[in-house]
Formats: sequence, C-alpha cells, structure tokens
Amino acid sequence: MEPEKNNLRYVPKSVIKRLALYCRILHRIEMDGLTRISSKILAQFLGITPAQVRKDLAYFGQFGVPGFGYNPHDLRIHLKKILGTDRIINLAIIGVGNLGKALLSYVGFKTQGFKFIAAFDLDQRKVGRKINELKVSSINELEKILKDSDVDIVVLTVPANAAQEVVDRLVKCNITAILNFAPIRIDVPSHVRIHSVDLAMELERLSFYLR
Amino acid sequence: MEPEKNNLRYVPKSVIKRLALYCRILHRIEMDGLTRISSKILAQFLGITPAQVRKDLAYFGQFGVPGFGYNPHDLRIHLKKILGTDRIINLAIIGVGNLGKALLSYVGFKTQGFKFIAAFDLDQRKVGRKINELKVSSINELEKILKDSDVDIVVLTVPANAAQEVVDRLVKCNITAILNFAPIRIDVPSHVRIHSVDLAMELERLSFYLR
DNA sequence: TAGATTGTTAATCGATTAACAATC
DNA sequence: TAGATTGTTAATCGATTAACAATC
Repeated sequence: MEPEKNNLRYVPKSVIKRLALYCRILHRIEMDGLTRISSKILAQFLGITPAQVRKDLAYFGQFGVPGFGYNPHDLRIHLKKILGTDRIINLAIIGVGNLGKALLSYVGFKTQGFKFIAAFDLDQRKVGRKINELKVSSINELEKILKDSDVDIVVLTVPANAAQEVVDRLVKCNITAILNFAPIRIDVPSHVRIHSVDLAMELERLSFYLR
Repeated sequence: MEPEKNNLRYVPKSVIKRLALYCRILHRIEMDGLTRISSKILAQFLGITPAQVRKDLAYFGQFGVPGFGYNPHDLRIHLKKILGTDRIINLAIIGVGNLGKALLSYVGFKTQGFKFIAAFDLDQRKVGRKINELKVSSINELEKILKDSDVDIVVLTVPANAAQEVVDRLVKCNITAILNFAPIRIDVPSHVRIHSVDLAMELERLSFYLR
C-alpha cells in the first residue's frame, strides 16, 4: 500500500510534474474530438510507459473503466481539481525588469488560468507605470498591498542579491508559494514552497552534451 | 564499477544538474577568499549529503586531497571544463517576442559566458531592428545564416504551433542543442538534446501545494 | 461471451546514503 | 603521529516497469 495515500503532500514530485503534462495532452485529445483514451496511447504521447500513467493516477483515485480506458474530458477535469488549477490562480510579480515585463504579458499564463493582480519594483521611476493594464507598485507597499489581496503565488524576478531579503518579507506576509527566477539558493521555512527556474543553468547543462 | 565510466554521456542527468550548482557555490567560496572546502561544507550549501558530492565528482576523476578537501578554484575550473563552459558558448534565438527580447538582454547569460550571435523572427516589422546590439534577421534566412555561424545552442521562443516546424529546420542545420520555451512536446532525433522550460507548468505544479 | 484495459501487487532498476579503508 | 577527509564499495531507499487478476 502507498504510504499516506490520503495525504496529497506525500505524492512524489515526479508524479505532480506529469499531472500537468497529462492535462495538456488530454486537452489536445479533447479538441480532436476523441471520447476515449487508453493509458497506452496517453503514455505514447508522453514517451513514458502505460504502467506509469496508471500508477500516477492511482495516487488520487480510480478514473478509468477496465476494458475501455478513460474519458479525456472527465479525466482532465479531475486532474485540474487535483492540481488546484480548476479556478483562477492569482499572481503577484516582484521586479519589473525585462524578464518581469515579459512574464507579465506572457499569454501562456493567461490561457492556463493565471492572473497577475499585483506588480512591485524598487525603482521609483517604474512605480505608477502600467504594464499590461497592471499598475506597478512600490516595493515599500509590499506588505500593505499583499495583506488585503488574494495572491496565491509570487513570481520573483529580482536581482540575485535582493532575492533572499524579499522572500523573507513574503514569508512574513503568509505567502506560501514562490516561483523564483533569481539564480541563487533561497532559504524558506518548510511550509513554503519555492520552485526555482535558473535560465543560465539550463544552458550550462546543455553545454555538457555539446559533443 | 560504474558502467561506461569514460563515456560522459552516461553520467546521470541529476549529476549534470548538480555540476552547474557546484560551480556557482565554488565561485562564491572563491570570492570569500577561502582556499579549501570539504565535501561536507559544500553539501551543506546545497542541502544534500557529503557522500553525494563525492560520488558526483567521482564520475569524472579525483579532485580532492584525502584529509584536506578540495581547492575551490581548481575544482571549479575542472567542473567548467567538464560542463564545456570554459569557453564562450554562442547562442541564437528564434522568436523575438516579449520573452525573446527579455532573454536577449538577460545579464545572467552574459556573466555565465553565453553570447547571442543571431536572432530571428517571422514578423517582417521586427526584421532589421536591433535589440541589445544584435540585428534581428528574417526566419527565411535561418539556414543561410546558421550555415556560416558557430551557433552552439538555439533558444526557442516561438509560439507552440510553430515550434516543431522550426526545430525540424534547426536539426537539418546540424544544431544539436535547443533550449525550448514553447509549451509543447517536440520530437527530435536522438543525437539532438532539447531541454524545455515550461513556465506555466511550473505554476501549475506550485498550485498543487497551495494548502 | 471474448477482447480489451484497468488498478494493483511484485520485481526491477537506478539513484542516494552509509560506512570505511586509504591517505594526506 | 593523530586527525581529518577523500574515493569507493555495499546497503538502502524510492521510483519505474512488468505482470496479472478483476471487470467492463
């Protein structure tokens, strides 16, 4: 038996990663008008084994029909509920430099149900300017604004040397999920989730394989 | 004994990932003026075990002195050589939208030794414009320009529906390493490395942990 | 019913960690 | 020399895959 079956926090991280992938594929299958899909075909789309698809889903319940397969639409809805993306997720962004601005207008976030509701920067020249309908606030107002808002996830696009300090403030504001683009390891209490995307490091890893 | 010890391609991906991390930490340690570092301390910085640090390094040789530890500078130089980042790595970018522009001016790439030497876009209004000293070329000239250039890695920031087609062309141009930001699975021949950064998916995974 | 595919258990595989002889 | 820390082997842990009874 799986340990802690009913506690979603103990689902392996690799499974969560694939969950979002399943949603994508299922959406495409739905668009194609198909009304059934087997673990075998689903696995083919992802380049994994059918057993893994079924095992991943088993962490959360039984969604298929033996001898038949899965209903793409129903399964996707289930998975979205499990991921928590069956509603609009509110974002705040801190650091409105080039990357920050690009993310603020990234359509992929919007189509996946994410919405920026606050943006902050240290630079007073940027404060008050609007980017994609959203007014940039001063970082001085971070606590005041976050307190009254429903921010679910904070996107962090500040320079590396500012990141830890900002995160400490976010933690005090009861933010529990952070997507960090600063190329530095950040300490957070165990109840806070921080995922880091290190763009330069992705390139370094690719370099290794250049013949 | 490790299988294929002398063939770097068989080093686990997780080890390569940490290699770049080690470089970062070692650089900081060097800046702090330290001339020795143990696997224990190095591990602490990364939140892993000392055994893992030593095992990772063992894939590539012996870099330490028993009873003493490692020389931060020497180890970092070794690791950079292994990663292939001991020289300037040339990049091309395809798709000069918001994200593309942000990456073109991302200082993190420059400081880590990456250099954009070509940029392409489909939109004729963008062609000829300069971004960060670099002239945007028409995607029509992709083959012509890549043929005469020393591009090591291509950064792909085109819409999802254009990604596969562009990659097919890149493969024909003998590009073997791609960093893809389009949120779609892309097929490549086995000799081509493609790493995908799916920004929306990072947020979806975080959503899961929101209480 | 026969055929197909699920959900789940057991086997396998790979990666991490512990332990320790070698050695500076 | 005594103390410290490496490099490496063996043990452990966790995740993936194979197999198959259950069942539509």
